[in-house]
Amino acid sequence: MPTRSRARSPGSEHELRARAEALAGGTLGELAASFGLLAPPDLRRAKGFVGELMERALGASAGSRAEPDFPELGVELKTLPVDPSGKPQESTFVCTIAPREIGDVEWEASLVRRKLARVLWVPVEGMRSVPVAQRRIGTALLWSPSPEDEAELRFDWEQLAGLIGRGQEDAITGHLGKWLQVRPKAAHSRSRRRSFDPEGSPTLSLPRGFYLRATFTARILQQHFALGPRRQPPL
DNA sequence: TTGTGATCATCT
DNA sequence: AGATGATCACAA
Repeated sequence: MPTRSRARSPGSEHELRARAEALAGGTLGELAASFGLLAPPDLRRAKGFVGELMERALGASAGSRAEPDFPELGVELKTLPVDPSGKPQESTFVCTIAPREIGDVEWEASLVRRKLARVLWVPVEGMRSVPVAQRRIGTALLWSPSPEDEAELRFDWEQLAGLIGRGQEDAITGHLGKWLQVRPKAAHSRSRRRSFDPEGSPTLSLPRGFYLRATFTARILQQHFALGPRRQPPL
């Protein structure tokens, strides 16, 4: 089995959903083996393993393009590491920030809004105590933000994009934003990219990206999988 | 080098 | 414990 094999891209949301459903209940080890891959013992040196494996399995386009994972469908794929109760353990990266452009864009045209317009969330067991190969894949959810979700995300985005657009990026910390936050997104803390200072002069700053807080994705899963007072974990 | 996929590991 | 800031691997 060639290690570069990959599922063909799905022709419809229905097909994408069916494929995701077929993966639910299986383990990452089984899925990796079906592509001739070996799951790493842990993710310390393979942080993108789960996401990239899922891309192969569902037929997402490869590579690092600034497009949705399924361009024809306009769907973004996100794996979600969850604890035994089905709660996301990590924030979700949305997109990198172009400090010199963000001030010229309205929410409606923002990359954050476009990326989150349609998302296939795939919960996967994320406990470090479980070897990667034994972690189970959960029930996926094809999601779009509700009007309320979008209004809240827009509020956060406008505050953060406003600061960046006014050259105050370095005043931003991960504390800002109820659901959406800005955090470093770089190879290391010495990374720098072109930006503007508060006077509008060119300067260099740490590359940052937008992230969804785990509380936001937790709410999404809860809203869609909660059938009663006892939640049914999507695993 | 930048953007994709994210999780790690330290600090509060 | 939970979240923030830091970091890892790979492709183009």
